[in-house]
Amino acid sequence: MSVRVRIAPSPTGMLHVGNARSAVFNWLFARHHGGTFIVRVDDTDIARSDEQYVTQMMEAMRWLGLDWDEGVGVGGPHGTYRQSERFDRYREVAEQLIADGAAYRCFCTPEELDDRRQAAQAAGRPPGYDGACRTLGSEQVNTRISAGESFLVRLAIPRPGVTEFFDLVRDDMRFDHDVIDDFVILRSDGTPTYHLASTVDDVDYEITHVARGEDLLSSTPRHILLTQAMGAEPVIYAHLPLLFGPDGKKLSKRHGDTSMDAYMKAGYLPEAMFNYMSLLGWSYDPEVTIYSPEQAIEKFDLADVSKNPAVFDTKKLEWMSGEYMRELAPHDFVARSLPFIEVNRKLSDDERRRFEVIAPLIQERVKVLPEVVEMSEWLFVDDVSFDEASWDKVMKPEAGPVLDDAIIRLEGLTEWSTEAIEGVMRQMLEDLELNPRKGFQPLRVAVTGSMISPPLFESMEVLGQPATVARLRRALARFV
RNA sequence: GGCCCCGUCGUCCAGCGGCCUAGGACGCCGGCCUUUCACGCCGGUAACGCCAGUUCGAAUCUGGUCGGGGCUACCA
Repeated sequence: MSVRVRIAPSPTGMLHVGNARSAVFNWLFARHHGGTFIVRVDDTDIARSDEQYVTQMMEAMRWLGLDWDEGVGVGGPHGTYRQSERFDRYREVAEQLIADGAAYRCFCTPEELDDRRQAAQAAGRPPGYDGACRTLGSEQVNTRISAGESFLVRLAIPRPGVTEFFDLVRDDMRFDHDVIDDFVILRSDGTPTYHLASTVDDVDYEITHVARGEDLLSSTPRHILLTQAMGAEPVIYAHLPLLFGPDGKKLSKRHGDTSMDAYMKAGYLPEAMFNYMSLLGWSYDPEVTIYSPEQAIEKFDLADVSKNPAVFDTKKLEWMSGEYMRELAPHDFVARSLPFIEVNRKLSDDERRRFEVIAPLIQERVKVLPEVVEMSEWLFVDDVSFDEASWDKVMKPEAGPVLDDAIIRLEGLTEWSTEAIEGVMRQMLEDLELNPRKGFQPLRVAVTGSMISPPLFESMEVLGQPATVARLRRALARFV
């Protein structure tokens, strides 16, 4: 039997990092087994779902390097892969289950339910549905339907009973039916709940393995019972450890960015993001941290996934992004940087050429793409803006003569190359009896505006002689 | 409250009865390199939650305890 797995995000927001991690694991599992990876949209909640999120989620997954064989955006033998277009099918299943006696109509109103739930809790009994409508005879049911009473459909959990299953990451699981109430599968408005829609899809799409967050672990017996009621064979489950924030609580908005979108915009390299995420709950090799998707595919197994929750810590992601950054081919680095540099203004051909020259020196200094902008800004402006902290630190009294002297020497240079500039500047150091720090830092700030910049002489060369001298003059003028 | 899951350095992982005076990576600290910042290199810091039990021997098995988390909707 060929492996068929899916990721089923609900388009009520951007792709959450937790879902992205599930997607990575499912993808890895599918690719390892030469199986099929499916992307389905769980949009039963029509009110909160939005088409733009579907587009953004697909974008985020492609950005991560994931591709899928069936599903939204690519099609396949199972229709649109959107639950919103399968409501008839879910209703059909619900009706069949009623006919089979596996499910029943419930006429209890929300108010009644609420009252009884509170009463039960007050009395120390489980708050779940009490099964009041489970024993209704067919005549009663029919009369109430004809009377126009609204109803919903609940699954009749076999009682007494126990559901046992094997979880690929948690091993043997066992739930007594006492703790599972007759949950709703079809709402009074005829729409399916998550449990129904998701389970029916898994059955219809012939899913073989479901790897999802541990938050669904306690719902699993419901899904198994539903599957069995449909006369189908349950999938094999793997419940992945949850992702936490730095405070050890479930990852949520207040921990900062929880959507993939934010990390794309923050300029992390997708290769790093993929690599990092694959490390959350799994490891490629005790001694190896950086590896390619192909290598991961080769070794990945859901059975090796760790049971404990993982803290999503961007420190390591940042480091990793820097690692991948330095591995980029120079032209690739330029290509990836440009969108960030050109957000406000397109570069001229000349500016672009200069950027390409200095790019390799910037490449080895940044971890995320927006840093490229900071570090190259001085190249694209007429007048650099000075970073005040940098200015104050290096523009000490002895900086005046340095600027003054540098202007004269650089102006007199007939060959404008890094080597020539460095030669004449080092000579200046000797003549002025200054160390590099004292002698060069003022020049750096004068030329790039900041103490943090690419190497000085290369920067001067790319900038050109007139501009370099002009900047030194401007700094000197500001200095006095 | 009930049910369920989890518990190794600050963080992510390795460890599946002796190879562990617990290994790697990030972070952090110190040093080297150096025109800044990075990179790179060298060194260091730091953990088996606790208590019993099983065993010749436990981070590894069992029980308890404490701690953290999840679920408990006509939300997904």
